[in-house]
Amino acid sequence: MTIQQSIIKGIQDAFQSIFNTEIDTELSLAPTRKEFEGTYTFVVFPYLKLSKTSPENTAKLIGDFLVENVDEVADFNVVKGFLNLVLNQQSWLSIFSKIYQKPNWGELPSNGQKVMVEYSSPNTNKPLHLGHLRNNFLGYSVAEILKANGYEVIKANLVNDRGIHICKSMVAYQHFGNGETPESSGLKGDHLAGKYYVLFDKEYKRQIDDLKTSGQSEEEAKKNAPILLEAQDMLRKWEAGDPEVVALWKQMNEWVYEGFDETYRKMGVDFDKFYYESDTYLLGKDIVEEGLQKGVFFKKENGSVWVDLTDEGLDEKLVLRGDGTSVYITQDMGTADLKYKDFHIDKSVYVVGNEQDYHFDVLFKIMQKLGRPYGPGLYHLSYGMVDLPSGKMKSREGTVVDADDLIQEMIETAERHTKELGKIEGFTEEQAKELYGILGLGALKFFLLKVDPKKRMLFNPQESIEFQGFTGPFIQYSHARIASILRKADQIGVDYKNLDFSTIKHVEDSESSLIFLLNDFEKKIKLAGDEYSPSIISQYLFDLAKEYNRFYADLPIFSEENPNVVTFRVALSELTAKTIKKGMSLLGIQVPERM
RNA sequence: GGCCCCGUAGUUCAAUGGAUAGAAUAGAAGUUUCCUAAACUUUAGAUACAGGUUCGAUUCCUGUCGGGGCUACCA
Repeated sequence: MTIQQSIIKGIQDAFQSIFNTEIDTELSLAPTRKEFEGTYTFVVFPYLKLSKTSPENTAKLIGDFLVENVDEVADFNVVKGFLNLVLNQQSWLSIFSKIYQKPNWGELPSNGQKVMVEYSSPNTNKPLHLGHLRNNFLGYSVAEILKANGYEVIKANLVNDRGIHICKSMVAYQHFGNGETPESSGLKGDHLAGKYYVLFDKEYKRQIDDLKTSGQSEEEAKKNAPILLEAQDMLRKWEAGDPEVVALWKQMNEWVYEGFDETYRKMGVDFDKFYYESDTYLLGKDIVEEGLQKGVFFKKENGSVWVDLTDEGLDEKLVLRGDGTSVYITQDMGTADLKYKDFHIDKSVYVVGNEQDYHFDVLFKIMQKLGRPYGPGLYHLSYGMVDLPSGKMKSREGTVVDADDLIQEMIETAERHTKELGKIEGFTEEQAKELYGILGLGALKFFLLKVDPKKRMLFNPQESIEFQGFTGPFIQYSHARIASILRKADQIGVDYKNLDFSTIKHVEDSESSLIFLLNDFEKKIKLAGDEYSPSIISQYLFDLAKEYNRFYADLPIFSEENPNVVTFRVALSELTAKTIKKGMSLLGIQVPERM
């Protein structure tokens, strides 16, 4: 039984014995606010009807009972209706000994469930940008968090490798490419494809202007521009399997994949399973048939098939065109089934921007109506857009922040910063390089993961490269500090792994605060998993690092006279380092031993 | 027009319906004979507006104002 549980039981007993009533609702304890004495706070207001006395008196009676009957409670104070409970010294040590010796710290036991996390899902016509970074970091982190929560996780990437937008790059390449390759141009493959996507748009706009001067309306011009017609024609040829078009498509996609691989490697994300839309885009038609038979879908006069979701507060939604061709949601239905067929997953998480909220709402409701076993486990991890101080990012207007550029810039900033601080004494060239990578990427990832995923966020380039305050490097620094302590402890032979807790007689405030936080770690992992929110981990790690730095400034470690206290403080440091390292790994961030 | 999300210190972010709304940055003032000052300490500063529900509202409800998104037989 944890201390919280025994206190809660004590409160239930108190109501029983003092007020002669049962409490049937779930009791909960809040952490006591910093400015009051105590660790846990019980709010009595909701229970006044049971106690039939004033809030102060209720709290006092319960407090007296707890001090009397619950070993862990040493003292209490009452502020209005808030009962603040003070734990005794021994409790802190028993909490710490329990978590210090716990195997698999930060790993909850298996729950026997399988979950797929689909993320990244890029288009193969242009390189990755800042928005993709948020997606990739989120997806990777949520996958790691779910693993720590005891799920078996499959990371999936559904590559959008076909469609009119891909044909646009291809058409432009045919016109202007002159046989250029990544080798000949020195461009990364994805950047090469992106270059032609931009060229297409330029040419398209030029043609629209031409057509307008020759008398067409804007609308007509947009439809009739020859280069657009070419792209549409190319899509038809691709679908018909035209060898020349397919060869070009394969060639360009090959280049793009090489580019993406490099970027993924730099980002530190990976996948267990790739799906390609070129394989899945025809899926789902049989589900349309099934839906018609089950009466979930209905046919209109022109042959188009719809689902009526008005009873769910949504509209009627098209699932198959009149000419029998698919729409986006048709293949999404098919892909959902495919994922289940491949892995028999219990849950399926889609990491996709919030502009597709409506789409996924519809998709999930359809799969539920069709009675899919995995229906209730479908979840759209809908994240907000990343804004720049200059406003929204738009590829066509050149206001995107390129992922490769940004990563490079972060690493260079880390290098500059580290050198300025003169912190690379004793590092080899290679070690220094590794450190810059860890710091630069850590700063970037933490910046994008510290905010609640659901919320729109602002990316301020100035602030993202800050290494102070609520940042990745701050936490990394705290880890490096502890690592240094542990090196010294090993050197002088402090046997902290076999700490005898009975030798410790007193726990300082900054020690108990630290123990309190450490004890929260697995609860936070659980919460982050339930909420699909890495930001809960980020906030927690920041608090922990902050608390450790306070402890570090407050109390001496090695110059402490009592050797048992030295051992205790080193052990406390070790568990903090372990927690930071594990926690950061859930965010996909590495921590250095020295910095 | 309809539907969905969001409005918190100068700025970027927190706060299962709970106490005097927390941090970080930027501002002001300090801390290095001592384990890494990328640190620590002190200080000033905010819930868009108007109602309602509640012992208690940043949180729930209604309205107003402001920002964003979705609303294609596109993907």
